[in-house]
Amino acid sequence: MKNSVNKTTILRLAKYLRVLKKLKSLGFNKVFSNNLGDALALTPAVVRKDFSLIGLSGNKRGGYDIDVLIEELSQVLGKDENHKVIVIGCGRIGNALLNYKEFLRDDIQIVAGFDADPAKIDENASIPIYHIDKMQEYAHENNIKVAVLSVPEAAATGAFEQALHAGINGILNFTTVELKCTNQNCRGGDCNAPCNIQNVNIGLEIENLFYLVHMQDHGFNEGDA
Amino acid sequence: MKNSVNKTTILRLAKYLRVLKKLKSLGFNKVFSNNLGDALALTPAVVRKDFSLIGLSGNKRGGYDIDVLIEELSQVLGKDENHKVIVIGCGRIGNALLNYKEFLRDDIQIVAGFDADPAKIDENASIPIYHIDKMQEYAHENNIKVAVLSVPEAAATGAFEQALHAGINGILNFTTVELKCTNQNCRGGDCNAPCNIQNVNIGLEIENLFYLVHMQDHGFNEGDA
DNA sequence: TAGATTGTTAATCGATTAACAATC
DNA sequence: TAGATTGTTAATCGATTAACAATC
Repeated sequence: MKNSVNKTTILRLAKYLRVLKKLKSLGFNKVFSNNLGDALALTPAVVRKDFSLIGLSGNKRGGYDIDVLIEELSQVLGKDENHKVIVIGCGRIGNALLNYKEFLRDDIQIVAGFDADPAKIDENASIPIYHIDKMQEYAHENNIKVAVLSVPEAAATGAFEQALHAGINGILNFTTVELKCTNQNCRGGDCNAPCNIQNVNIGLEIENLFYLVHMQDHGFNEGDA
Repeated sequence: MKNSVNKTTILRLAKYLRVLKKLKSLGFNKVFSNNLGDALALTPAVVRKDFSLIGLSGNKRGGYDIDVLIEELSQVLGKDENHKVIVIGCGRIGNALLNYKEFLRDDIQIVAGFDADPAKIDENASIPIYHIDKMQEYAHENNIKVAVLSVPEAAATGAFEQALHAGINGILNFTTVELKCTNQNCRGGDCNAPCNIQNVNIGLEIENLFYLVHMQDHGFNEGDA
């Protein structure tokens, strides 16, 4: 009775697409649900169910056509749309991301940085860095929907609100503040859709690693298949 | 019948500890399960169940004593142990992490970096950067258990294996390679415990944001409470 | 055809939530 | 005591897995 394409499924669809492109580049034409399952540590049934949810079908014996899958998944996921990203906060981490070369392969384009510090501003760089007050205008003009947030903790909520008012509805959050998109801050400005937030709290992640190691050493942990 | 302290629970325990410390610093002495639930978007029952799993008890009417909780949670989680981390791969991202100041608040100590590029090596810096061949010796001598992996994609699996042989059993993986700890690579060397891996695939995360935004715009997404 | 794989339904599993007796 | 909160058991929920008929 589960008929909804939920977040879990979408994230898996994205992974299928990655694997399929790799398979295609290796010269494959067809793929079976268990191939994809193996590649992503999923059962074949999950793969088939996901495909069936978005109306993708294969051949009862011949598996799935990779080209068709790639095309349909790309369309469902909006892969052909612009994938322009801005970086809010150009400190060490922000700068590393501005220059992160691996993005290119994924068709992700970092188009600009923003910072409150005048010393960081460089509007003529290959990836220009503007003052944060120009962000709203820039985002609207260039139809930017996704941003990386890498400002200091104290500036996090302020920059977050500014991003929402600039129409951003996807944020990769590297600050230590766990951001949540509430109706209050979201419906306030020009923003009329909830904002998807992915929190990457590096300190917390590392802390968790210590805890998991510790618990493992003391026999609490039952593995994390 | 669920009596196991599993990974999900451990990660929540870590969050309780963070909130409790904040509450303590604000002058509170006691806390109720619903307070912690509110702070972490959990139901009070989850909080009570988690505490009961690790043998923590409160007072039937007076809630939980914050000092006791902090002490017991710290002990269960091994908070008092050394939290020394090394950074493997000192490119832009590795360097940003070497200098990441927010770690200090969490008692996380970045003690050294490692790189294969002789130009990056600086053994006299305040946080020294050594050649990666010295990693195994360093990790053993200093009892290092956790590492950040921030090498280029091509070097990822090699560096991963080296880390395992150095006795690392917690890795925060910033490379684009999805690492898995299998028995083959794990039981091979000095490593006799499975390695906890937290993958942070920045490109994939951003891609996912675009997909979630897209699906939302097209009415697929049912929110992600 | 016989064998293999899809697509879907029913069973299982794990985790969350509701409910409530115990009790401070 | 009466009211409030814990600690735990049973019910619910959602997602995964198993199973299998359909069919290429």
